[in-house]
Amino acid sequence: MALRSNGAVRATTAGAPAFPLDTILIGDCVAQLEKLPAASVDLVFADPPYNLQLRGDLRRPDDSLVDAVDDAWDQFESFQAYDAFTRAWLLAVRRVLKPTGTLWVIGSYHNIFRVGATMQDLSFWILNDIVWRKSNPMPNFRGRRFTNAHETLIWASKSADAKGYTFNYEALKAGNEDLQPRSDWLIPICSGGERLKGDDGRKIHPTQKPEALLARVLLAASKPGDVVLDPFFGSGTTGAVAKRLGRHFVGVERDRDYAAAAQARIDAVVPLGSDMLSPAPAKRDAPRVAFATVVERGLLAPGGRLADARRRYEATVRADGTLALGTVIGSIHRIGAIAQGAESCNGWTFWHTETPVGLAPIDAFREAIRAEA
Amino acid sequence: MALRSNGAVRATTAGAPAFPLDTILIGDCVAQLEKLPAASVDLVFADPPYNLQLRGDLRRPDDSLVDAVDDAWDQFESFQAYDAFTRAWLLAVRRVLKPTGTLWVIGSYHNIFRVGATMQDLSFWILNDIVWRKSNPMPNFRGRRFTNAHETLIWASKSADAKGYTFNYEALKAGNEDLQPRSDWLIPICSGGERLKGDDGRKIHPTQKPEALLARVLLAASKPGDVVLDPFFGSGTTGAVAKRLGRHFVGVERDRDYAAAAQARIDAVVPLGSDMLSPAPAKRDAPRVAFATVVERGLLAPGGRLADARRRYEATVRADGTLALGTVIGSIHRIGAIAQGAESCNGWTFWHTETPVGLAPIDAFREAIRAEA
DNA sequence: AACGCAAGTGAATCCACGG
DNA sequence: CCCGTGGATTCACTTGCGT
Repeated sequence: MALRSNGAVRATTAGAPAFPLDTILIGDCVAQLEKLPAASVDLVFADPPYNLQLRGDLRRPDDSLVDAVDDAWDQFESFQAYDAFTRAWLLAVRRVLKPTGTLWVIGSYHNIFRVGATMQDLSFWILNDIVWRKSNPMPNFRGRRFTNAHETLIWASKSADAKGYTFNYEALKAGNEDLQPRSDWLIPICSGGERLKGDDGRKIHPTQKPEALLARVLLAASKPGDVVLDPFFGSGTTGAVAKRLGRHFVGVERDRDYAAAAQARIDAVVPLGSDMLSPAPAKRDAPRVAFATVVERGLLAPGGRLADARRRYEATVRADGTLALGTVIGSIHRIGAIAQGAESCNGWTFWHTETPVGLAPIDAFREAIRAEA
Repeated sequence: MALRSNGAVRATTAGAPAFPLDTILIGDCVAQLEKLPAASVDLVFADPPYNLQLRGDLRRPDDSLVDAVDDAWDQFESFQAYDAFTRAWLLAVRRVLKPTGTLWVIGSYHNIFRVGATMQDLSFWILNDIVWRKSNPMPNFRGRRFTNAHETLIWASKSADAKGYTFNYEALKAGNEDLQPRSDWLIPICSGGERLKGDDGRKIHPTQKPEALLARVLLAASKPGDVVLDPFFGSGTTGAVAKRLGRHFVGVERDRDYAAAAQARIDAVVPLGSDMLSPAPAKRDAPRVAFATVVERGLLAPGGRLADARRRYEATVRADGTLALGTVIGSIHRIGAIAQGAESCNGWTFWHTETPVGLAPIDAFREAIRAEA
């Protein structure tokens, strides 16, 4: 049943099933997990179907068609059907997880609330919810919602009493400029050379996760030599990262094409030396500050007047973070451009506010907000 | 039952309950909401009890006691009890919400998954989940988890088919460096002078939300004059921000002390002028102009030729305001789509007319007609 | 070679009004 | 209520081609 074994099979007590280390098991995850011994896995990373309920197609403003996730494996008849599916795989995971093991699940608002509630119902104990902030999400094309710029991970132990789970706090803190690791992570989506593509140049899997995300999960909550299980293996990101970081993996995948691509990918991975297995320092976020934030924080009051350095133009601050120049309303940049009759303008340096010592550029407020972030 | 009315009571048809505008209703939220007329509220902001399951006291490294949320109102016997509670208030909210209204709920990982799943069960339609990233969260003292640096908001309409909800996309974009607004918001927690404190200097409410958070919610999803309901009014942040931003509020609060503090707080709020609140103009709200009008006014003559910006296609203006592309006749949009082989097309920006200084989009004619109207 | 511009793309529950 | 249609709507990043 295993697609291929990298060799190692963990010795177990007589009669117990052998453990298929570093192997992709082909088939339904519940059925495959039943073949594994109980309490044998240190960490589970699960990326289940999201049950996206898309209606009709979506086009970009340039009329090109968005390649949606419309695969059969993501279709469920109802919430009830999805909940039953969720419950089944969570129970199977629960059995194979060690008492000290933890479970990670990733999802979006389409499914994560149902998954989280079911986890609680099955007495998993949530340790954190983690937000994966995407630095480069797909935009919202119709301007009718907020850009969906994040996904959610839930990190849980088997029960409220489960102690002794792995959390590499010191290493994470050292890798985060000596600041405590937070529940919000900024990581780009998987693209470029990391994205698996077929001979036709098309993506192999519609929802391949970035290796940086899995690396942070494994570095945070597992140790070298640990066994990491991924019941929805897909393109094998979990396996690739586990191998690179000196962890063992077991993957379960229903689709033979996905599994084959994952195996080839993992075969090409070169494990890091044990001396290298420390978390990489995170790139510090470049904070972009919105003018609306300046107003929100009360640094400038709605109704306040702004002027350019030579007091030739004046504009009024509005509650939503736009400016009004006469009857024209727009961003600080747009209004600055219109005032001067210019093509563009940097509103942060163009607009000034009155202070006891004369006009000061509003950029000072931006600096203040950046300093605290 | 109302603690105090600010005066306004909306006149309703005979027999229908009067609407208690800008008032705090004292009592259980389900019972109080039943007294409101159906479909009368534009936006609901709900900050329900989080059902925190704290086990024993939490102490800082210096052994000082963390003032945790352990109030009686936050204790539920079981998930089932919490779910029943959630279902009850969500149903009450559903009844008073207008078909075009939307619901916001805030929570943490302790309760948000249960609330979100129940919302879906009651056929609320999730529009976004929003992450409130705290710039200054309470640190994690034990170093056994990630610092809990965010809370989650769910934004939902009454049903999948509910259209016409308010989303002030253009204003949000203008206030955000001309970039579309994202699902992750960075806002500090409520502290300093904004935090309500009693005579003893202790905080009045354990989970007072920052006004900046409510401001962003109301500016995003409501209009001046809208009715905003908060069924768990607490310290009255929703009411204070609603009053400042020219929205009406209704609050329901069970605790008389909270309600009294909220009322005093709201009384001190000075509303902003309407010129700082008027909705930023959106293109989709601009009056429609028929292309036939352009021809009628003689801005373009029948028989005149139009071309796209790169002069790949050409069409002829007809007297009735249609275009002809060879033998095909249709609207400027339809013909533009056909010319390109596209699914759809905005003819106003696609088609151009010859001028002494080169091609100019026919949208200029539309703007001219709008300007004179 | 370096640079610039065009084209492509990503887990998406993505329109409103009038007849 | 369904259907037709006007017409509004995108950000960060990668790849590839042409200069």
